[in-house]
Amino acid sequence: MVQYSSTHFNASFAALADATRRGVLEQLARGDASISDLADKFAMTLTGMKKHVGVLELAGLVTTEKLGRVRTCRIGPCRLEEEMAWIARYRQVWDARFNALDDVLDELKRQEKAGARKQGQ
Amino acid sequence: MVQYSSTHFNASFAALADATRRGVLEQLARGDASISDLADKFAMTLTGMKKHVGVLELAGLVTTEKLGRVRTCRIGPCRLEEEMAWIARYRQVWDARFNALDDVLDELKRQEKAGARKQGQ
DNA sequence: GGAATACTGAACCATGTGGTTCAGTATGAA
DNA sequence: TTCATACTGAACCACATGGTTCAGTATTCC
Repeated sequence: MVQYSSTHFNASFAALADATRRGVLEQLARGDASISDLADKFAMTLTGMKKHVGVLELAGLVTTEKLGRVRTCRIGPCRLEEEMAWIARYRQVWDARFNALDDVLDELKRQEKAGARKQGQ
Repeated sequence: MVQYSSTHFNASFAALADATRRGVLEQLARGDASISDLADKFAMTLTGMKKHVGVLELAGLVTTEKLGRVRTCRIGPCRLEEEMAWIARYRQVWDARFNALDDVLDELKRQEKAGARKQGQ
């Protein structure tokens, strides 16, 4: 099994586990923005928004650059491919398990029917 | 834009943001297990594991059923399709934005080359 | 019935999170 | 030079999280 750095997963999933941060990502996907822009858009103090951006930056989902007084935020290098892959693999096993369960239930039903036939004779 | 229940996203991403819980999911995808089984496998107290299972259960990723003394955990109804969809959509916009950036850079390069030719004359 | 097993719940602890305020510093504009 | 803007950092707050221990309760086994 491929072993990803678990802390990387922790950071990116934790970053996504907050509605404000998902909103910031969606916003930045539409275009760069300063901390002030974002703080304004999400009705929050500058300091509060800076913390969110910090979390996103640590997760690699956002990069920032300061020019003059303003720090511009843009979407970062992390494209969540490993996270997608993890979920996809999980879903695959999920499906396999539930198809197997279906087979078991079908088999039970078949046996039940056979039993009923025998009983009816 | 489709509006998912934000709390649902919060719960499932937060559930995935912990290595132990991802491990439990992988374990349960391979087969049902009791709380004791899991606590043992992940070297943790029963109480600690019960809390993790509780988080996964709230997120819909696990269901449990108590028969006699033992509570059996199995993978639950949440297949993370909306989470996958969110990430997929984000990646799409990400790609679009970076392709656009590439175009801009290409255009700049072309202009630069043209400028150099002019300068060379 | 008595002992072992499997869980449950309350309480506690250290640390993290999501926010704030307040007091800076650095930069840009007039 | 002075003032407004944009950020930064420290300190604080309430609450959540990831774990523990300890004291139950309910079941199962002998």
